[in-house]
Amino acid sequence: MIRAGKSIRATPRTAAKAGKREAILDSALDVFSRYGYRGATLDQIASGAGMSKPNLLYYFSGKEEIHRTLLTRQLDAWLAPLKAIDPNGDPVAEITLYVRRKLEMARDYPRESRLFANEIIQGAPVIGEFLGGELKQLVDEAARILAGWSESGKIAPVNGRHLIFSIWAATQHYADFEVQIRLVLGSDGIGFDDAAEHLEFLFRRMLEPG
Amino acid sequence: MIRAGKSIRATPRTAAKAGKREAILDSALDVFSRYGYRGATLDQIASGAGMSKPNLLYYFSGKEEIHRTLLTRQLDAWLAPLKAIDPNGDPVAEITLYVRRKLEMARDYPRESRLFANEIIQGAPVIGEFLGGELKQLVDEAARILAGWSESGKIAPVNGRHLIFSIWAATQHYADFEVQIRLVLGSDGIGFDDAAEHLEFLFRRMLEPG
DNA sequence: AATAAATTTGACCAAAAGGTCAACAGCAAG
DNA sequence: CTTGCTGTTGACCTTTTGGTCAAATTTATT
Repeated sequence: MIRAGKSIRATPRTAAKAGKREAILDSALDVFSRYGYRGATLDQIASGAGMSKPNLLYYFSGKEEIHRTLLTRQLDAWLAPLKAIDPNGDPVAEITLYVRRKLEMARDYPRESRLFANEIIQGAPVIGEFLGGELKQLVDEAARILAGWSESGKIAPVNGRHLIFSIWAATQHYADFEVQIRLVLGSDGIGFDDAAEHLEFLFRRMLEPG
Repeated sequence: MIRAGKSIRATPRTAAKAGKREAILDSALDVFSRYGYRGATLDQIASGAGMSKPNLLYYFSGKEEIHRTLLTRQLDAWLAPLKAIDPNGDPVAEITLYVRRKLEMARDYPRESRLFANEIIQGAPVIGEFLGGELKQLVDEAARILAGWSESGKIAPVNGRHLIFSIWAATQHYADFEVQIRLVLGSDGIGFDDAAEHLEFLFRRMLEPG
């Protein structure tokens, strides 16, 4: 028999290798999302991934590659909810669904949210091109849909772009400022159900025509 | 004549000294707000303040003191708008005024906003006590006022704490994510007038009773 | 078992960073 | 002018940090 396993599926070796890369990326997400690019150290990332620094550098060429990998591979997931807005759906339902999806992302992927927050606060050196390109086009398109709904009286007259900003802000806030919210609420959890209810009420009331 | 100038007002010397401290803090605000505590370097701060690092350390005992000074001396200013909410004023007017004040702070003090954002994302190691203490009490008090207005039907039934979070999020977003907004809008400015109009509309519609 | 390939790490290096110190410059009072 | 205090910095020290490398260890393959 001639090297069956190799070409048909990943060998245990390559599977393990991919697993190690994932472990590194997971640890790096912890560190970068908290301390930002400059504030993160390879030793900290390696330690979190349970390996030595040279070993980490066997899987990635350097600090920058890890950071870039984390940011770029999350971009599509970040756009998905915006792309999912259906121009033919019920306007208020589409928008409140978008809000809910974004809030769920803040709840389920808070570290990714903070990674982006750090990147943008720092001036978006890595994803700046993406923000001014692909993201801008998507927002333009969404704003056009919103304007259409607005003009046909299906929703209140709103500034589409600023509405999108408000949705981003209100939802991501629960991830980026998680610590503050915990401390201000004085409870262990964040109360995502309360937040969801509140945000749905907020944006529904805003959008209802008339 | 015996040492008239000294006790009556600051001498030129001490005035100059205070000026240098301000120059350092201003430069430090640039650097800390962008790169976070760990990512900031004393050389960068000193260079931005137009002096050498040892000279900087003549005015401050170290990196931490500069950072702590920046954070703590901004706390009062940060609370002022929340304190200014008048329980006896017109509810919707009071809240929209609060929104406007917060947005003006984001416009006029974006670096301070980003400094706080960095501090909180990083886990609030410096101002954590303040957030769970003084700020929590103020939010509790404001939430009580909102609940009162809500129960007496002067505004729609809202979750006071989450409403406050939404206002913080929506306004500070224009400071913290300034770069992203610029890139997505594709213009040089942020359109604070549009933002103000949008936010006033958003929160007014939400709050109107009935 | 022997060999080869992949993986792991201790030791090391150069640069960066926080901080110290002795010496030097500026300046006001006697 | 000189004395003394304030302000300033070049040189230096120590630790941290990103990254390299050769040697060692583990894991397949024959």
